[in-house]
Amino acid sequence: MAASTLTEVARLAGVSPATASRVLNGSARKPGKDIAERVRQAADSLGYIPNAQAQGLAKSSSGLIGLIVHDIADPYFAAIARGVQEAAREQRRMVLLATTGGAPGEEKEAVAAFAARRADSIVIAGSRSSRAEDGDQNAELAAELDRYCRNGGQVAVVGHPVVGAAAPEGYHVVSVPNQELAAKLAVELAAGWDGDFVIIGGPEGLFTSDDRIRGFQEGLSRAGRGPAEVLRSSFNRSGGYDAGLKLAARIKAGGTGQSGRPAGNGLGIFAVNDVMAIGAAAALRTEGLRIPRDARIAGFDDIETLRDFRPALSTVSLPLEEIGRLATRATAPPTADGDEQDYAPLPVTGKVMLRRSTETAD
Amino acid sequence: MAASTLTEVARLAGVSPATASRVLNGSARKPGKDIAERVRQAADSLGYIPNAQAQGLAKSSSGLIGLIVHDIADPYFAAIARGVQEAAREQRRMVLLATTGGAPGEEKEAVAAFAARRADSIVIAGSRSSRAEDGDQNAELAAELDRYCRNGGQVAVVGHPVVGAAAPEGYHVVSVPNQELAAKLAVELAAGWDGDFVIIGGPEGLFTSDDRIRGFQEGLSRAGRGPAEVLRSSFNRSGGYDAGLKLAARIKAGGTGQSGRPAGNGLGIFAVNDVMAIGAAAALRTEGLRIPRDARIAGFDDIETLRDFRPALSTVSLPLEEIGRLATRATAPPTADGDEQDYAPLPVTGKVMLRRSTETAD
DNA sequence: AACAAGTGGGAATGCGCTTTCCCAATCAGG
DNA sequence: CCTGATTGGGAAAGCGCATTCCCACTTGTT
Repeated sequence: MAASTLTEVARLAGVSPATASRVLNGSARKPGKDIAERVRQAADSLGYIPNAQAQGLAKSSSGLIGLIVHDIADPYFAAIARGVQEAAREQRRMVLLATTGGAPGEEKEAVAAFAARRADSIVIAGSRSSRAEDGDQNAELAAELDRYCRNGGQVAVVGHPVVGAAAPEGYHVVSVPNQELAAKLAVELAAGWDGDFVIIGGPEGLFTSDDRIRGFQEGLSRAGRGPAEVLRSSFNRSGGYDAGLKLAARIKAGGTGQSGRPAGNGLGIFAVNDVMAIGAAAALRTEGLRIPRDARIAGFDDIETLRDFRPALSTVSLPLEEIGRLATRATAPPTADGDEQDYAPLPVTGKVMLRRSTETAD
Repeated sequence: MAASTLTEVARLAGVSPATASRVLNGSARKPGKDIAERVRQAADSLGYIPNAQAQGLAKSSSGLIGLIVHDIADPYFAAIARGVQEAAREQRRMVLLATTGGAPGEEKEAVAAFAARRADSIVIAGSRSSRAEDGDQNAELAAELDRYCRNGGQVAVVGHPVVGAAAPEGYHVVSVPNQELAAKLAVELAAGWDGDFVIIGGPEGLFTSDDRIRGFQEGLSRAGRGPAEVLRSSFNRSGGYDAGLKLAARIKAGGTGQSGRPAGNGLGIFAVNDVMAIGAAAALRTEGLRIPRDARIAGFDDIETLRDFRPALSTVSLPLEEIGRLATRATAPPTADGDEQDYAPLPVTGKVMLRRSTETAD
């Protein structure tokens, strides 16, 4: 028994498929009350479920929205995904998920796959990279997105625009003030701690990471401090852990900081995201160091699952879920009532959260 | 410029659409080398992307796999989702995401939506509930799934079968030995602690929760202990927190001295999942109690993000990602080479992890 | 009472693709 | 050199639905 079709329903109700279509799937023309009723009965006596593929083919639009993330198990992306999902539901659309590990090549393929499925819009949540080695693939990604938009697709990118993407109609950016917020964090941290700072960053070229590093340095300078040393490492917990081990060794050596000043009273560590910060903290702890006594540490994102971590992690709170919602809404088809989609970047704000992990002991 | 079609490609290459289709989209019949080359060139000079909807319609199969979870931002589901995503990629399929908050009504709708999109298979990750008030909707869910399977769909359920679902062909269950593992945990905990146990459970009727509670009680009895009291609360962090507050009060009431050290020697707490356990721990801490000194606490799932929590949480490690993969693979179309899909439940094993949070002080 | 405008339903077309089915050309064997 | 078996390409029929016409019929107007 194959799923029943509109035609079968129509036949059962004794009407034409056209009429059945009109009553079952919102059309401008509303058939007469009695007929409508008959069709509806026939439909659910048959357990009719419209074939979305056929519908999509017929009206060329699928009710699908594609979401691209690096890793759905990363709480950062998971939070954004929740927002996207929520907004999608509001718009009665479904979300198609693609994970790419951050490789632009994979992202390009994901875009193509979404295009193939005629997704109405695409939300790209992962941070883009500007590394030279990714240049070609980035270009391909941009080209693919471009084509997608030209064919009427809507795209929203979280954070940075895709490198080299022209900005055709339908291309939206939800920009996150990573740099500003990192600067603010630096300023506030510098106010409470006069030792050296070290930054644990992601691989060079990752926009999110680079912005946060740049912002932090800027904040330091604003506070009259010299630039902090930057340790590069992978953009996840184990990256943070590795960097943490190195720093632990340094702290225990009690040597001199990069500035040449004694680093006897520990270090101020800024990890470009919470997950890395937690990794670093774990490493320090493993090495017998205590936070914030031996090292103050701050992260970025304010991941919910990590809020119960002790000592409570200083960080920058970002409305991740809201960001997902905003991105999704930005791609919504123009609402009927004389709307005004603003194609300008949408405003997102964050908040510096100073907590236990950066308190000065005394 | 609308996306280009197969017909356009065919025309450019000077062949029939049939031939173009055969070379571009894997068909049994392979056209001649030279012609194939011409078609392929035409295709990518036009930037041709096959319309998956049309393909789906024509061969009635969509390359889609539907995933149903309660909340994608919950690390438990996120981990499973990662496994599903991974397996889907292996099979060159895409995943459609639906979140339901655990309501059977929503789940039924999600199944219908997947069916409408002609998803080849559905993976249901959320725990089902058997509460009376959900009875009707559960029945509807079961009916919907039944119909879906009868129409050739494959479904895999993680944990428990859907209540009332017959087991038609195409219905798979990845069973998780929640009860056994909880029993084992209880036995091991009881070996190291001779005080009272309390269980923080989810709402009554939630299978996962109930199984774990039952198992834990069973383990206690196996260890010669009486059954533990069960505190019901919501199946998330805040549920754990609330329960934690109550228990904190109780522990403190049990105490006399100003030392803060409760008389008696505290409580052994088992929360039915890690997230709840963390919530409970946070509550205890808020109330000035210390773990494991004033209360030993254990969770379930071994959520990765929570592994850096201190004191390290005793728990039961579950191969969440693997579970997602297994479920997805169970729904894979029979492989060509004389396969033998076993429709029997797949084996999943877990492991009791005793860590700091349940260590006895001395 | 006669005609224009409006209503409500059906026939037919097409969305983009896959897949029989059919036919011409090639091939092997005698 | 002829015949039956193959091969390789094209024509055409859907897949399930939305939608544009078109037509029969009911209303509303001088």
